[in-house]
Amino acid sequence: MTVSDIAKRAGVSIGTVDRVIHKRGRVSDETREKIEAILEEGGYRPNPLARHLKRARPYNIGVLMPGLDDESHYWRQVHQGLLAAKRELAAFAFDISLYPFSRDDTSSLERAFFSINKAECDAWVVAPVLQERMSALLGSTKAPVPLVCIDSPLPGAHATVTIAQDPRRGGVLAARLMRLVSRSAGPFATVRPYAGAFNLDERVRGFRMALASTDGAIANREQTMGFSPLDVICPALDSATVAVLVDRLLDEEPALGGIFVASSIGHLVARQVCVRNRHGDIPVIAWDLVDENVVALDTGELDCVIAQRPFEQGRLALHELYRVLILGEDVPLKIDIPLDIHFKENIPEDGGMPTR
Amino acid sequence: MTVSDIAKRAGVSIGTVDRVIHKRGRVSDETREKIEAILEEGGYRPNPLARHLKRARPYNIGVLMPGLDDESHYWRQVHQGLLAAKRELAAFAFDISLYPFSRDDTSSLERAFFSINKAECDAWVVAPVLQERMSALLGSTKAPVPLVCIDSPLPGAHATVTIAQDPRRGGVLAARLMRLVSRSAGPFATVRPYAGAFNLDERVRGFRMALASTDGAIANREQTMGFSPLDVICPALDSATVAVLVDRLLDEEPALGGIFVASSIGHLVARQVCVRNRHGDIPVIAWDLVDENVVALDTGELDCVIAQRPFEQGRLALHELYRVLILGEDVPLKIDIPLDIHFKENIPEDGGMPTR
DNA sequence: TCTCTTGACGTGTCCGGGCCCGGAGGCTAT
DNA sequence: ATAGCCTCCGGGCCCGGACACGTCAAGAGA
Repeated sequence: MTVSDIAKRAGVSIGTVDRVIHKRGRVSDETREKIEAILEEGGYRPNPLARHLKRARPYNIGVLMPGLDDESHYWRQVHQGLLAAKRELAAFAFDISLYPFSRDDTSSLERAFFSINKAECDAWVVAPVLQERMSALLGSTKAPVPLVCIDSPLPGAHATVTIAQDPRRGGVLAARLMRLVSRSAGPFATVRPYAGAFNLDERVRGFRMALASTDGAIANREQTMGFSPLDVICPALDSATVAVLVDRLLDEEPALGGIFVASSIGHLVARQVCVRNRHGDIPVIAWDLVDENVVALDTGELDCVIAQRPFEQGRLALHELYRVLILGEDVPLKIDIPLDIHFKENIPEDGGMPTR
Repeated sequence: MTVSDIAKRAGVSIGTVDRVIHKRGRVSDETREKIEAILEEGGYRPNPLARHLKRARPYNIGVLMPGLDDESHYWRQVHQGLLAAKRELAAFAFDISLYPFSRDDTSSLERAFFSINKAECDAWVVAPVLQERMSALLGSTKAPVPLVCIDSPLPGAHATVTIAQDPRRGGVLAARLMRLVSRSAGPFATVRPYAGAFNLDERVRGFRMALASTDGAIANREQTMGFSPLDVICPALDSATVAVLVDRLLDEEPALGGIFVASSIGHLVARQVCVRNRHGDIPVIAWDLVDENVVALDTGELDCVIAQRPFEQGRLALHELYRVLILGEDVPLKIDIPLDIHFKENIPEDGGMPTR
């Protein structure tokens, strides 16, 4: 089914069909309706190759996410996935422009947002960390282009696609794993670098919920105290700060049965547990297969890591945009990323980033 | 860098450049060398869109693998991945033809091979189960087209790409998981439907090796006996046969600490363990997230499943062929599929098959 | 010297869609 | 009557590559 087929069947020229398809007007109602009927009936889909052949300008994809070197290069893995998809779709020209910001600096987000807004991209890929601020910015502007959320959802920003894990379920999984790797009945501590970050909060909540459902005593104690000394927020991400916090934790809770680190800084926590010679009885579970965690998993300092396929998230983000921008397809509203479990025995050879 | 650019720079017409590129001859050596130099220098890559635009015939991909309904629909998941890639690459026309055979019937493989051989496909995707027979067939013919091996390697068949897991490492991982989920120190049994199947053998071997390294006593006993009563080969895959075998196992080994089922029939084994009321002290670990195993995982009859992303394997197979056939790229010789671990808490919502 | 062959190359067409130009015909205003 | 619009539509070019065919020269054979 091509334009010329349609033109033939309608007894008009290609140009007329073209005007109807692109709603450029200047066609009589009668002719238009006739062509529209044929279009509908034949299920016309323009050939993406031919369409793109003429297009000189590449599609410009703006990516609003933390800097590539932030958080142990986690976002670099997302970027690698975007680049891999760009190579896979080399037939179509995609330009990927990064607008990095720092999680620790709200003003850097404002600046990045200002830049991406000015750049007139054909689509946006957004990692809504700093959710509140991000929500305010995106809600106010209402991106006029397709928007892909990766890593976590962004309520209110009617994203075209959201690619994310279920963090609550991840926390529940962490609890199950903790019960498996720990010989102790608890209590268990949680560590995270930020409070108020959606993914981290939800993971910790899921973890606590799952433990509470099998261990009422701890839940009660936490409720009585109104807060939990076992829920540690780390104000800075250097090893010295982490060491001090871990030391305090081990001293105040001698019976500690294990530590769940809801983010990529697990290796730092595991290191200090080893320094204190508690490696044997205090297992550490962390999140994200960043290089440092891979090393810690390999040496055995870390017992287990839950991961979220950042490479795949980046790859999928561009692929969905390809479907929207070039194929003009409807895409699913939400793509669920599985919760990957990694022990020393199944560290991926390529770190989950195929050498392509 | 287009043919016309090159033609301009070489001072010849587009047709001449075209003949040099396609080695159609009828060009003087002098002109040819000049054009080849420019081609080399400019790193010319033909535009896949324009190239494919003219090609009327779709690429026909022959798939030689077990039937879609075999082995609890495992191969259907591979097929779904192939179809997903076909949709992703809708801009290019791929036809996927199945040549199914049965693992239990070598002659069906012969017939399927005869058919695929006659079909003159543009590329083959092969799942080398029945490795020996397959090796003999493929070695004798030497497929003149690109060949992708999925599920396991095929020695001697110089495949273009091999997409597979490391099954030995998978067995080692199973041993680690068994030590985690079992409260007992052993002994542990292995169950598999076939002997002599590469993947299954290697998984069991890895499992045994890993256990032996921490448990010399069991290894010794097995060595003394010359065979292991704990290594069960299942002659038929119906629930009655499995039940009999599991019964015998439980009776002969009262202290059994767990069962590792190296294939997708884990749910049948787990069922019988439950029937015998030994669910609590004999955990079962299985392979592959087929529907029955998902259910068994969800009800808790199965403790853990290791999986190998069949959907992704199918998707990757076609994607690599796209790179070879259409982009003319060099592809990696081997793609390593990660060992996925699934507990009840992280069963994928979509069963690993995105609804696309 | 005149054909015929062959080598070496240019030309034209096609693929499917985007887009612009301009022509035909009808209508109004001067 | 004719100039000046407007509506509707056909026709053509472009993109980059594949390929069939045409052309033109040199050299060979009669």
